[in-house]
Amino acid sequence: MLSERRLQVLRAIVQDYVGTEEPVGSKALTERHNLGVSPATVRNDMSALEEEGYIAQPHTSAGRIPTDKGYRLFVDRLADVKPMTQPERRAIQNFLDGAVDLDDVVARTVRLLAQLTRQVAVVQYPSLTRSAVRHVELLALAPARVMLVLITDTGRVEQRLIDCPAPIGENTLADLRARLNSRVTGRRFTDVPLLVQDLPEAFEQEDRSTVASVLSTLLETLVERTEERLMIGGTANLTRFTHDFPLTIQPVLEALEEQVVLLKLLGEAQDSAMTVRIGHENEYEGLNSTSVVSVGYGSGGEAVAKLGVVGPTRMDYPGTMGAVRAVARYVGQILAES
Amino acid sequence: MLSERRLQVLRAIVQDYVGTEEPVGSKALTERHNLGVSPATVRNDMSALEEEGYIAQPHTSAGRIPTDKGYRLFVDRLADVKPMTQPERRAIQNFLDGAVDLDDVVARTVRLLAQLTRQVAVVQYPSLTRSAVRHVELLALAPARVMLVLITDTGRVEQRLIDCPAPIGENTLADLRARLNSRVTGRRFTDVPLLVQDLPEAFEQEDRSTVASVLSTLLETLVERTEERLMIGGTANLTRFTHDFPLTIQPVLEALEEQVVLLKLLGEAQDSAMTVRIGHENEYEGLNSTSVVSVGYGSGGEAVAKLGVVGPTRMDYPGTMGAVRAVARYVGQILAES
DNA sequence: GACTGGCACTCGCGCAAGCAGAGTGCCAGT
DNA sequence: ACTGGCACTCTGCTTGCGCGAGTGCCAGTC
Repeated sequence: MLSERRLQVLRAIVQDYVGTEEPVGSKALTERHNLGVSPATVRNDMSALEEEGYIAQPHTSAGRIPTDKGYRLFVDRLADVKPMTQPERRAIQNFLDGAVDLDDVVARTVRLLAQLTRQVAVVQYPSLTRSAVRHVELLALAPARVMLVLITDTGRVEQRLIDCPAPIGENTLADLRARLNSRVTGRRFTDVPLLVQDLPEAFEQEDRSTVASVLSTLLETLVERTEERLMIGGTANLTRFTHDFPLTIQPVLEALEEQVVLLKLLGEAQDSAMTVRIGHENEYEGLNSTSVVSVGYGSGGEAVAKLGVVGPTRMDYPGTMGAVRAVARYVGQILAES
Repeated sequence: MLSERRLQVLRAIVQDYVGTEEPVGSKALTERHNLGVSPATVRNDMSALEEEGYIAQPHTSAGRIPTDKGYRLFVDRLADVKPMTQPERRAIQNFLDGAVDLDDVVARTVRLLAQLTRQVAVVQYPSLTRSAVRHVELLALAPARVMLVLITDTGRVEQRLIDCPAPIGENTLADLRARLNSRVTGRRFTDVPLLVQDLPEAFEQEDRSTVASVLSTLLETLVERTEERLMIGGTANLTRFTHDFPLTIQPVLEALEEQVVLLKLLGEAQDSAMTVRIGHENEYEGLNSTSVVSVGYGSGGEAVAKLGVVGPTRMDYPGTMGAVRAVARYVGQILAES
């Protein structure tokens, strides 16, 4: 078990390293934080911390830098989430309030988050699976061609083209539209399959195959297309990694291009609580020298999607976590209003 | 006027420099291209080319590299667009054919373009102003709340919420929907304002203000929201700028984040022909050391939007132009089919 | 007049050596 | 348990030097 002072030393190392980006030595530590002990003592503590794997030295006789394990201990036990100041909160709210539709909300959120944290921001669109249906619309484009438009309670719109096996009459289509909406409007997506399964039976024999194909497209859209969308921003902030350059930045950019990787990243933490993944805790190895701070957001009590930031393991955790949490909260409010 | 051989020398310099990324000297040139003359002669030619501003040397006694002016001459007079090979064409078509909706088409196009050119790809969504209306849908969400859904002939969907000044009846709404569609379906967006301006007069006095507010939202969506959307990809390719790093890459990433900048960039060339902007020809100074190759694409003869790539001025122009042109052509086909 | 071969000159780059500074580990002393 | 002191290690920076690539010029040749 580490003594209280050693924890303080670790905290000081993390704080200094985050600030200066340079390995921190015993002398500098005692000067900048009044720990009440001499450098020599701190050296002993550092030696112990290194023994335990919380810090490391890049090369003999340079200062120490925190390891992933050190950062982990820091976020778990040594740091408090730094709340946003009053003006900051107001600015967030103002900025998000100007949004005109869902795309705009997401776009603004990304910008905001990137700006606040000065890191790469990732925002997932409200998930289909956790949303409810607001309306289903069917439009006849041609005799045997229908467009399905699905509107969610979070304002998201999905559309699909359907080629019907047989022409479908305008009346039949209106009937189907009405029945469909009366059954599914306001229901959660996950419940929809059960609610519509006996729908074809209400129609004439000749229309059943068409109805069935419309329904199957609907279900596909709900299930198969659960592939979530997301938006990223602030990639220019990656260049602040002035240090070890192409090495770090390239795999990160590649990871950011792979929506699958990002979605998995955000999806990993089951609940909507704030999650911090540090360095090698990320499965995808391109992100091994970055940390990911993510949290769920939603209009009600439950999360409909996640958002977060990706940055160097050497990041300002309290500040970042505070910003992420605050933004998530306000986005949730905005969604609830619209 | 430059002699024929000097033009050949310039062409050789561009080709070699693009290949090796290193200043090219007179000796190397004569070895790799059989110009039929000695290094000394080439030196004289180079001296003349430098005099004219087509090439420059980074420092005395290093080889020469092309200037922006040199590249300009190269693309204008010395290079032919390199057509895609048969297998490449087939691969492009196959890849794009798998798309399920407009978002997917755009996303796939971006990936494809980035992969083919190994550069940053930018694809603009089909423009609203140059599209036609496929359908307008009005949905009553609450007594005085209507959602407007606008579907374009290119498959793009825009939605807007409208808070009405007074509750609107289901019948009135249906009437409005029918009248609206009969007037605007199939018409170009630019014609819509004229077509609907006298529409409120067809309604009872009490509904007119509501109808007017719906119409004004529609017009807003068409005009004000002409702000185009676009998608970018392949940013990881920027790291191949191994040379002069943060200097170049940061402003480029910043430019890519600014949709406004990009849209202006694509929009500058009026017609849909292929455009190449080299280095300082780009107004935005963050892109002064990059070139932009763009071209319009569209379902018919006319372009509905642009796409292109952003890369270092030292890029393979013939290859890049070939890829951009081919992709634009196939995307156009795909859009025409859907 | 255009091209060529030869030659002296210039510079950037890579490498080794030397120096200063920061930081460590250890040890004896309080 | 903490401290002050000391020897040691290692990096980064600077200096100096030689190599090689490339140039410009000039006299000579077709």
